Amino acid sequence: MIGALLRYAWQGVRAQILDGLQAAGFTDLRAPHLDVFQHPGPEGARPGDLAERARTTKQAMNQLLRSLEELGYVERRSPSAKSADGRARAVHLTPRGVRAAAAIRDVLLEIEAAWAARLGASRFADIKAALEEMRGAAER
Amino acid sequence: MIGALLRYAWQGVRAQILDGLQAAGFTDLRAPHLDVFQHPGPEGARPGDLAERARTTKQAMNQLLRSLEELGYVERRSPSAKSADGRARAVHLTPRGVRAAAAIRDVLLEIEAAWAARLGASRFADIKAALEEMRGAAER
DNA sequence: GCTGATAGTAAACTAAATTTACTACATGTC
DNA sequence: GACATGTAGTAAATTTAGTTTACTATCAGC
Repeated sequence: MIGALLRYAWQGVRAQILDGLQAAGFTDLRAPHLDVFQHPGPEGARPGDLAERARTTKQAMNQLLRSLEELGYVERRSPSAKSADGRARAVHLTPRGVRAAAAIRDVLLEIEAAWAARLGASRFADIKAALEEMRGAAER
Repeated sequence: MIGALLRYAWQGVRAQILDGLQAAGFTDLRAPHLDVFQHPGPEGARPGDLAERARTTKQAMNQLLRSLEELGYVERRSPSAKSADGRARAVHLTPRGVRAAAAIRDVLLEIEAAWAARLGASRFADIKAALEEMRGAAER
């Protein structure tokens, strides 16, 4: 069943990311925080957009951002005077946040390498293309 | 990035399962409950094994089972006299639980059909084989 | 029949998501 | 330019979920 396979694969990836963060010293990050670091990361994005990206509510995202702000990973800046929308507060990564994002990227690159080594580059590329195609189809 | 693709795909599958359950009238089931119905389902299994399958703790699984028991989806039976282990209480689906499991299976079959239609049978089969291979590799 | 380990359970606590509700700003209408 | 309506962001209160801690019953080895 494709459901079980996708579940297993994703849970494995998530567990590896969390382990990698732990190993790199980011011991205060927990699973829900990963929603914020989701590609392409929160830098410059608005809370509402991050919420949509993570398929959660603005309120839940707001709590995550507050938590990450207290832990020193992100900050929310008031809209600049020349900004188009005076309501929009952009999220920015702190230096610590940038390092955490890099640690996540490192783990993902390792995982990609492991899959490519195991499946072969072309087969791996085909899987990614297929998943991408299904994502496109889902968004219609 | 394979991480983002797997996350997106799995979250989509999970959302479709929950929608399908809602539509079929199982409105009291929530996302965590799906861990229990995970392939091959809880019928006859022991709580500890279900916990391991869902990669969670025995305690968390116990709470899920209690919740599902209160909602009338499963029941936990005392070990029979002839059972090998007097500590082991097996989980069993009620008729309602069986119907819910069938509803989940229906959604999954629909999803499989949609993927196969979109990607072609052989390409879809190849993806499943690859994911299966990675699962095998992860369990070493 | 002790001893240490395992299966199951649950209360208490902590973490996370949802519901509800509010403020500030934006946009369109008259 | 005043007013109505909608949107972005925020947060308290509540509900839901998971972890920590701790207990009982059974088992397996000696």
